[in-house]
Amino acid sequence: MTTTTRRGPYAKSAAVRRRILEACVDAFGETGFHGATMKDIAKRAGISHTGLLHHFARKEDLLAALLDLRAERGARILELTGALDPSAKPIEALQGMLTVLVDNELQPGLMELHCVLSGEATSPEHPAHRYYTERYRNLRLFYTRAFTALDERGELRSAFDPATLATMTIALINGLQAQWLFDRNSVEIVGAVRGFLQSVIPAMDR
Amino acid sequence: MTTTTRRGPYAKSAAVRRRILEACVDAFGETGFHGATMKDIAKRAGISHTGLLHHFARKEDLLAALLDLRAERGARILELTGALDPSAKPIEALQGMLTVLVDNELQPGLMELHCVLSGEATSPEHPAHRYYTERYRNLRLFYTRAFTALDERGELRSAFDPATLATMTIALINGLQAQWLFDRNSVEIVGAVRGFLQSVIPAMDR
DNA sequence: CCTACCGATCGGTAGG
DNA sequence: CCTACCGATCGGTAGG
Repeated sequence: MTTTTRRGPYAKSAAVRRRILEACVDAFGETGFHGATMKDIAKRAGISHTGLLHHFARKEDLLAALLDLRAERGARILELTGALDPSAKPIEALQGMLTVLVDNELQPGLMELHCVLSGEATSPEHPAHRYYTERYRNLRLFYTRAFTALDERGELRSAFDPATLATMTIALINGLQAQWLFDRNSVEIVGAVRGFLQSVIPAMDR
Repeated sequence: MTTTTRRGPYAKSAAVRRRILEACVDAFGETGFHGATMKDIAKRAGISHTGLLHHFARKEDLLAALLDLRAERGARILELTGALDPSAKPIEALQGMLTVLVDNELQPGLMELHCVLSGEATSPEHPAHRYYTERYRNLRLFYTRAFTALDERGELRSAFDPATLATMTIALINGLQAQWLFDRNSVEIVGAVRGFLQSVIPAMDR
């Protein structure tokens, strides 16, 4: 087979789908799911409206594919930073999350996307409602495991229980990112989160 | 004048405008500014589409009036709780904000509205962008003044400066409210915020 | 406040 | 029978 010259239809299709989903990050990030239009997304992706519909028959399919991609990438990054097991390596897990926060600031489009979509998805009828409900639940589970492990090792100094600390950490991160999107000079996301974690975990001095 | 029987056009108009803005809280809260439709808002308010256009010619006018009303009510509540001057009475100011949080939980529709709109308003082109930019800035100013006053009295125990503490407090509140909207059983807003404030202000033991 | 509409644009589909 | 689209247009609805 002449694999060097021939690309095949699948390779092309995958590249187009990638361009489409990149366009979705911008479109959904700017006006949300409701405000975005299929025709605008097609234009941003550089294909025709019907070309877009060939790949994604409905607007909801577009959102589902985008959220799948984001969840997949998020899991992969955590794996690379070795922060997958918060119970066994809680400090590494929390520092891995800080690394993700640093990375997020380099991709403001993705932060805006999650900020806008999670706001819209508050309504139970929103196509991303289940996604964000589970995302929050999984994040609380992740942080609760890390704080519980630290507590059992006697490395937690806080009046709050691990579960409440988990909820607070997530809230702090999301709230800081939201403020940062409105005023990038007045908010220092990573420093504040790291400082908060250090204030309850003496061993986390780096 | 027969003030008892006659109401006059202004009284009726004001009542209709109130019903319209109440409908807007639900409509904008459920699908955001972009997702909401003028015809749906009219239906919720119990008037015709064109009747709505008589009171508010454009969708943006509706949003502006709603945000004005919210800002006005928020200022009035703070005034009533005697928390208007964070520099002179910092503890009272912070406890006043806690009172507002308690009140917010009784009006989930308003919390959803702000969550959805502030997410959408991340984009500079959004009609509420300026409103939320200034809202965040004013809130940071309010909390910074309270924490600065406490610091000068030697009542602040934190590695963070007052401005950073202000940003973090606001972030915590917004983030907790967002999570609460997705899972009301797993998140305890007021307790977490009060605990956070108590952890940096020993004098705030109530 | 209503009926009667407008230019345009919506998400989605036709045949090729 | 497949893919990766295209130009044109469907019935309905948006804000005004």
